[in-house]
Amino acid sequence: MVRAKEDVGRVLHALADPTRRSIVERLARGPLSVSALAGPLGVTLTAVNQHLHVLEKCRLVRTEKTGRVRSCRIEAAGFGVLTSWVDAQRSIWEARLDRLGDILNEEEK
Amino acid sequence: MVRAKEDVGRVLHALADPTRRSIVERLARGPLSVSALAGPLGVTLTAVNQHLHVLEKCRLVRTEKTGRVRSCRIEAAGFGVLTSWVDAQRSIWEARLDRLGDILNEEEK
DNA sequence: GCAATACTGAAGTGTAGACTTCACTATTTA
DNA sequence: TAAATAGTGAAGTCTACACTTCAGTATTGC
Repeated sequence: MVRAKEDVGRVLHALADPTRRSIVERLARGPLSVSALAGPLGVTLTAVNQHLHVLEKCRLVRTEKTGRVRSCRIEAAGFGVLTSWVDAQRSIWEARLDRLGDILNEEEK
Repeated sequence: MVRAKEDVGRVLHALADPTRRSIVERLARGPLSVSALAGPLGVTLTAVNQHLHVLEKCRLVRTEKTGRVRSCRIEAAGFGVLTSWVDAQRSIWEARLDRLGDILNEEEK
């Protein structure tokens, strides 16, 4: 995946906003329409729409319009980008700690 | 963990910034001083300091001052908060998909 | 001790982006 | 077909925050 670098940034930026995170958390429970999402959030439909655009762009959410209702559901791809990045960082620093351990063991001999 | 909710927000906000993400990525490779971090970033020492405060507060980075040098290293805790949240969301929506599968199987009978 | 180094803190600037209003289109229902 | 519903788009406001400058302090080396 060539775009990984920008993708992580997008996903993190998307999830950094509490309103968007709340949208994601509610969609994890099941699909919802735009108005259903807006209700408990205490923001306008327009605001929700803007958030949905952001969430769609980084593939945390997928939406589909049927008639006049847009149905929103969670998407796995965005989360995958995020966990890949975290795992990558972890393995880099764990590898380093391993090498450090090896060196210390060497010296014990 | 009582503070989990605010914690995730903090961690995501911290990592959403490209400069801070770059700091984290470099520290995964090994500990660095504040000036060593600042060099390649093309920002002032002050800016790096401010970023370090943010990263320390959400436990993505730990720092320790020895003499006049502050040494910065990565910390696991912040990442743990992040992956816990992601895993929680995933299990919520996967549980739902399972139930959905059950219902569909029921109907097939 | 004096200069250089390494960082720290306060205060100001500029911009991204979260939100609003308002005017609008498309679909459904009575 | 008229009214209600569901969402869309453009444009403006307001605030958070990433960054700067500048004026320090503490440590180290000569």
